[in-house]
Amino acid sequence: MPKFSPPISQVGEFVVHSTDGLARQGTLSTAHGDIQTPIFMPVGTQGSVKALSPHDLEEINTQIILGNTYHLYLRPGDELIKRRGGLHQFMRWEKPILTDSGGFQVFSLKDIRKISEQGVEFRSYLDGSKHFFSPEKAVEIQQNLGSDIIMVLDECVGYGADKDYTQKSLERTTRWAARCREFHPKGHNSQLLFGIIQGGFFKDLRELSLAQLQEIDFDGLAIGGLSVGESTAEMYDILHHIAPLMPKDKPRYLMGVGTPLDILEGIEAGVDMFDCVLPTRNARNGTLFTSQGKINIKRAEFREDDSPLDPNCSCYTCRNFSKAYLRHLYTAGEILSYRLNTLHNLAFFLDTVAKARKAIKEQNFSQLKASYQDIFKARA
RNA sequence: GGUGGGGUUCCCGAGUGGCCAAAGGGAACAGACUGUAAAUCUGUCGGCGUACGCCUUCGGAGGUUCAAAUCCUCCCCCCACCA
Repeated sequence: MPKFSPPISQVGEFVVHSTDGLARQGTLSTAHGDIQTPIFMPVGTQGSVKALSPHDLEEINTQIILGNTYHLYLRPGDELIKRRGGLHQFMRWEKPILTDSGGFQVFSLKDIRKISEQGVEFRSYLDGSKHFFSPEKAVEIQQNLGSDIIMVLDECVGYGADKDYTQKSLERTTRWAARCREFHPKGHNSQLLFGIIQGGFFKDLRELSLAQLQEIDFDGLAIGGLSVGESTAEMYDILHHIAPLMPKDKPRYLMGVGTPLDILEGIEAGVDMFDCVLPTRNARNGTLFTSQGKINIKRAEFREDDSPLDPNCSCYTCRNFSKAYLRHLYTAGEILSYRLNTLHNLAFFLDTVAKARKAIKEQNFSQLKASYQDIFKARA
């Protein structure tokens, strides 16, 4: 008789281990390993989390990173990456990868794209050439990239869109989502497929979007179209309305959010996954997140400050370098500045969600959130 | 010693009678950044005043003019080439 071994979790399985209010702590299984949620996912648009190596990412306990369909398709090309053995092999990152579909580029590159029922036509910002993304094409690219989690092609609608347009857009996004699922059947290639809720800042439209997507069997659902220019209050309003209505037995992903406070707000509303360029971009621009609040490392006050960036952080940057040195590196434009700053900011974000997971297990999440509010609210 | 070219606001540098507190860049000082066209972008940057404005400033001193960073005289300093 073979020795008893615990059941191997199935790819796509999502198990909630504990809850604290609406907040959940769980595990999502993917082809490249399990993810402990709630989790923050560093953004590595072009097959690289800017300024960091996979080794750096491992060191700060990164569980999963993002890649971008649109950017990797344009350069170096998804077929080329497929021939190199897929994105994991190409960039030498062995843990899970989630790829965004290009839906965000529908928003961010709105001046050089055209939307139709069939899909989105983009003009390349690199050379002006035209490229058509159908929902199927967006998925096919992600299949070639070999990501663990594929996002459906959606239209991320900007802030200020009227209700009529928002509804038409959301319903088209739903039709695109159905086409994605059809093109990528459940379990195919061990790649999960997530749908994306749209509906702008209209609660009934958010509910409509959710209801339509629930007709389709996705492996997880995302909230898209937030933090596109609205106030924090408006964002939280939609977040708290829709997140609790989402299926409890599937991972919930809040796309593109956010600040440490936003993330905790999302966790409180029952969200499991987050991504944002904020920690990486701000690191490169000198804004660092610490247990003492936001610090602009280029400020003159740090010129001769020998203290560590964050005395409560155990990352490589904080273990070794003074604020005075980090300020010098930034001011001098040294490459190392980008790496040390990015390493720290991501460590801080990953530490935040690790604390959240612990707090949920220990039933004291609201205390954790309150402590972060004390740190970051005063400076806002 | 001769000839030519220069000295401009923290630095480089434009400006050759009024539209000049003086382009542009840098530095400095602040701010922004939320599914990355971002190692990017924005603001301030002689002093005082909320503002119309007033005061000080373009190597130094003096002069011409209603008006000078800009024209004239003398002086000081720098650079290039020739002796």
